[in-house]
Amino acid sequence: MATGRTHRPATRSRGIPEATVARLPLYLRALTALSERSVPTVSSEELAAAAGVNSAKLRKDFSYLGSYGTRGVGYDVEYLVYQISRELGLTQDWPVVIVGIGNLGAALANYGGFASRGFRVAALIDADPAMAGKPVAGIPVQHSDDLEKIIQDNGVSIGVIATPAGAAQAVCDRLVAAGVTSILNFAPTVLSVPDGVDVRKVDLSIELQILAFHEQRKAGEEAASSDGGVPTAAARSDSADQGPDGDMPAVMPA
Amino acid sequence: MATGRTHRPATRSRGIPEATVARLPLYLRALTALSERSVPTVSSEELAAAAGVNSAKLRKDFSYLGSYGTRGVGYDVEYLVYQISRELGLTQDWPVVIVGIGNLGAALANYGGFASRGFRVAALIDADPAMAGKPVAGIPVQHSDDLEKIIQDNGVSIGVIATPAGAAQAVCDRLVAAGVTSILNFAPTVLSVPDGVDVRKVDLSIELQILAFHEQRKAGEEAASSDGGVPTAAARSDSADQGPDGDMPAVMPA
DNA sequence: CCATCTTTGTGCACGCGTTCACAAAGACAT
DNA sequence: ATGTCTTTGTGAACGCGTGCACAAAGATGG
Repeated sequence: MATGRTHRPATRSRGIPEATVARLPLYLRALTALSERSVPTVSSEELAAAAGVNSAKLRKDFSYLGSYGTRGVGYDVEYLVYQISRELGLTQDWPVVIVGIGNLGAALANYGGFASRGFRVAALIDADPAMAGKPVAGIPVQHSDDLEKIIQDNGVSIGVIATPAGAAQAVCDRLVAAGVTSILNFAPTVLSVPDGVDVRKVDLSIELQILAFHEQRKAGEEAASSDGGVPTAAARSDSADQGPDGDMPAVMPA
Repeated sequence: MATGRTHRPATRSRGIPEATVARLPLYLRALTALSERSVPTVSSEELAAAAGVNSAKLRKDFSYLGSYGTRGVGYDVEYLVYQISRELGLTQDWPVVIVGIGNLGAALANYGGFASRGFRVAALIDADPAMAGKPVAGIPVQHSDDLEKIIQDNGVSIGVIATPAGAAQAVCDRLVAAGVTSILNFAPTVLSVPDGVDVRKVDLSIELQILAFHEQRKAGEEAASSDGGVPTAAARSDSADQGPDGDMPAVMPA
């Protein structure tokens, strides 16, 4: 996974498991597509296929929301769109601030997916005075000196951090102090926040590394038997000599 | 979570649980920071704090890699950096292509975290002829007509999709056909791929929706008792009348 | 060489999430 | 009204991931 919630130990919120909550947006997207094609109803099997999940899982997920299906028929698309939207809190407007308007921040500001679901970019904030006033995605960038005022004036409770890693914790602290209680963090750092504040992180580098792991595994299985694969820990735990597979490590322990 | 692997059902790879693999990059980052500060050894407790995880979990994670610690002392930082890097496959060079050089693709191309860990941007590809030849992050953009040739000439096995949702599946199919076996997908679509191909997705909109859910919950608990919160499923399962909480749905079922 | 102290590595129990498989429920035709 | 057929909703079993708590291991000092 790219993200993991910090704090609030996986306690299922009002009976809806965290894993289910994470899938609801997926269902919602598939349902929205069906809605645009004016499809009136959909079975769990069809919807599951569209969302890329197991149909039993989908039915169980929906069962946490209530009995919104009709046996023998399926689910009413429009009704389900509304129910999931409401459950996710998308029937209300969520003002969001983006802090750190570099390449990534600008890309986020321009991202269409924001506005489409109740999220509204209330402000763009950057620490560089040269950026101040410059419009990005039609919104003038404001200086970070005014961060607290911006948060309070707009009633912002969700903040997006797209700053360099070094600045992330300080920005996070200021956001939280100003009243933000949900943070989406793109900076490659572990943020520490007080209880009651949710943090989700998106980290490119981590995703790539996970892919690399599996990629290496595939390559290793393919070219099997030549080296016998990676040596077991027991076989090399005591001798800190040459690299175990012919490739010298950059640094070895003393 | 922002991502989930498709296919290859959570079968633990060579004994290393998927959950552990996902945390290794986190440990690696913390260790790299320690290494830069020339810290020779670190205890599981310290490292766990830096990575934002439980120390018991960290020790168990490392136990899957082997016995690399010294009781009473801790872990040798440099040695562990090497071991994790090797396990993740970061000791080799991974050429990566980015397809779709819009705002996001350009941001990704400029992202420093790519190059720092063995990942090399081998090519930028876009379908817009007007982009062709234009340098982004110092790399000239190539037209998607040459996608297959680029993949093969550079031995690319990891592809990043940053196209609009509509183009993602087609691009994915071409990447896979050309030999790519790992895909990082930023487009808001469910990609279908053949067995043996790993897909991880990063989806902004989903992350925000998950935050909104929890945010709504917090707000609801705070202003408790006024409405009694969201009605239970049982209480409203049979009557499809007015919106349950005074807010009319956009559309209701027949 | 022995005692003490620190820290690892892991056995165990628990809870969450997933999946199977089926009974219950309703639509629809006759 | 009754039977058939489709599809939901869920009880139950299973497996993975997490965290506790402790024994084993080794460093360090006397």
